[in-house]
Amino acid sequence: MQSPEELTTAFRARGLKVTPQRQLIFRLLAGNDRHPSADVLFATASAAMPGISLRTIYQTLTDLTSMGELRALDVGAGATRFDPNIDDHHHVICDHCGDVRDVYVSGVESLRLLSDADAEAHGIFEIDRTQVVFRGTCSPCRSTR
Amino acid sequence: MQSPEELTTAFRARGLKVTPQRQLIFRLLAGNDRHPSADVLFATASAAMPGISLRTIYQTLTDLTSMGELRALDVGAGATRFDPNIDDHHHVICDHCGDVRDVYVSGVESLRLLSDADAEAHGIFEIDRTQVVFRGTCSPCRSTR
DNA sequence: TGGTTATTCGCAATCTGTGCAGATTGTGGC
DNA sequence: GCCACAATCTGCACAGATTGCGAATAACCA
Repeated sequence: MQSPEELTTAFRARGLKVTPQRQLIFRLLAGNDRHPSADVLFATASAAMPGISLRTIYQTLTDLTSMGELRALDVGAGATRFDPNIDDHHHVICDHCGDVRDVYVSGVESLRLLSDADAEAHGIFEIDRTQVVFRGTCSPCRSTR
Repeated sequence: MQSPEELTTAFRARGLKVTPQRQLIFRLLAGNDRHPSADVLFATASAAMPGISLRTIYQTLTDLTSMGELRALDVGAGATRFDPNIDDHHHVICDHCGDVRDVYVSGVESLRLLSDADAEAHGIFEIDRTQVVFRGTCSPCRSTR
């Protein structure tokens, strides 16, 4: 995701307005590697700006995502998580607490499809990107069991 | 997933009953590579057995999943998809229509984490499995645009 | 400064999935 | 084949996440 300042420019360039609510959300997301969900963001945003609406959070997250500034992440735990890191990276997810960490992985280009059916699928589909998800248990969750 | 006959035995062995509803769901899933969601399954099941409850579909899918006979798949499109293929395989997903295809991939063991932070994450997490998801657009969706 | 137009906000509605309870039905033993 | 008991089925209410809508508000450009 670009910096709050750059986003301000980018929004105006698209005819979108830069409101205090949006600026706050920009700031809360900048450099955030916690992969927050809409309601976590709502909670922290509410602390700084009481009265801000959850609807506005969703709206802005959707806008940022469709502008390619955010990546929506479905970790299979109810709420969608948002990732301001749009580098080519992957994720490690704790199946117990839902913690998500960014990881950079080598060897992704070397992945090969095996069967004929796979080759066919590869031909039928136009692949945009490859996501790798490592699932497991984080240390804190392991110790509390 | 095991065959409907094997599942019948497996259920009884666990003290679970084999009802007509369950048998129907076993049959609808056996060899099914469409990765159906609960409500798609409900629709097809209803055709064969009018009056069957969506609740029963969910119940049985949950049971099969916790028995390890099904894999729950979150493709980021609202509903959970269920995969009776429990081999070590991966998926190609069409971002437009949500179509999911199974693919067998080589090179997964060769994936390496790059940065220090990644190595740390690897150390902190106990990784159970690695999922690879290829996202893109299927041929039908490409032609209708 | 003023007008136009995007935003915000709150609420209702949708969608997916689960909890509950009463009626029903498999199953194993006789 | 029949019984008793526990597991199931079903319908409904409910919870959580997200979106649609419309009136009031506020940003932005001239």
